[in-house]
Amino acid sequence: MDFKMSLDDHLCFAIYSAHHAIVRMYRPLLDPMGVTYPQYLVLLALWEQDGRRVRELGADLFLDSNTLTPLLKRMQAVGLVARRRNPEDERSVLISLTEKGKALKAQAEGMSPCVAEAMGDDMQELAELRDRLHRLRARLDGVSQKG
Amino acid sequence: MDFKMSLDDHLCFAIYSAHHAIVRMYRPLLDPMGVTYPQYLVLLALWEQDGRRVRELGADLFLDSNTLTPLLKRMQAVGLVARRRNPEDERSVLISLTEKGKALKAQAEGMSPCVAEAMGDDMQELAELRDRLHRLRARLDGVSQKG
DNA sequence: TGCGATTTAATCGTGCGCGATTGATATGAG
DNA sequence: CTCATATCAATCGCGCACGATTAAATCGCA
Repeated sequence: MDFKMSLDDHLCFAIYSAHHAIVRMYRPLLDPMGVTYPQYLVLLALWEQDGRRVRELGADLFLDSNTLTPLLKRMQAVGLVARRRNPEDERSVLISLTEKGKALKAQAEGMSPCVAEAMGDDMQELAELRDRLHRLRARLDGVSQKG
Repeated sequence: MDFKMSLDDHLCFAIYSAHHAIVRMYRPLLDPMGVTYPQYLVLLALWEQDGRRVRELGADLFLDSNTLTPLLKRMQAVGLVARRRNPEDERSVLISLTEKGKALKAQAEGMSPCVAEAMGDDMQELAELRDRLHRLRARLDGVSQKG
């Protein structure tokens, strides 16, 4: 029955448009911090665990070095992270937060009321949505590996 | 308590990563058709209603002319759509499907088994996820949305 | 040990998204 | 009719994503 399906009927478009709505919602909150939305996600990963290799960061974020290397260089240029070769394996590069990068965490936590206000206060609903999305992503990742 | 939240705990990251997983899943299906994922969404909108102004297309897709104009020009360059000034209002541009663009619809419908295979066969679950995402997007946009 | 295979980050080109701006056309108040 | 305002597409610059490739370091195995 696909020939009768409208744009809004497609799950792929629901995800697409929700993603962009999220990015638009975060922009005015992140602009004063001087970071973009993908950079904010990198910070979330680093606040959780600092001093990781690019490869490990990429595994968490589902991104490759072709995306992360330029992004991390921009974050380095504004003093949020440091990049140095791993002395124990010169192939890899270790990414660590600067003091400025660490300090942004407190400021980012100040966004929470705004984010909650925008997304709604039904935590049960939001957590369920999150879990359903993670399950879908996991399924899609599993399929694409098999080809 | 946000200071203990990991990347995976964030709904925004669940949407972000699911979005990219969807794009990656569609890529090998769309490549043979010669269209990108955003171009496929434009085609979905045009298959539903042809001969629209850029502004109207953008309203459906939540995109502005700064994104759509170059994208539509690329689609025109490969013969998928036609672009012409609206004779009744020279400010606007009408976008219409070419025969080639219309013909792709049948080919796109052939993707359905692959998409269903990738996303799973629980249509109830997928429809519910879609609706939850539309509700979230509508809330984030601050706009009342149809059901 | 030697040397090909593997791992890792970086580089390059293309196509989105989008804030900001521009220019052309239409509209509306006076 | 005039001129300010509004609307619409187009343009520009920047930052992602990512396929493809490159270069360097490490590993594995005969």
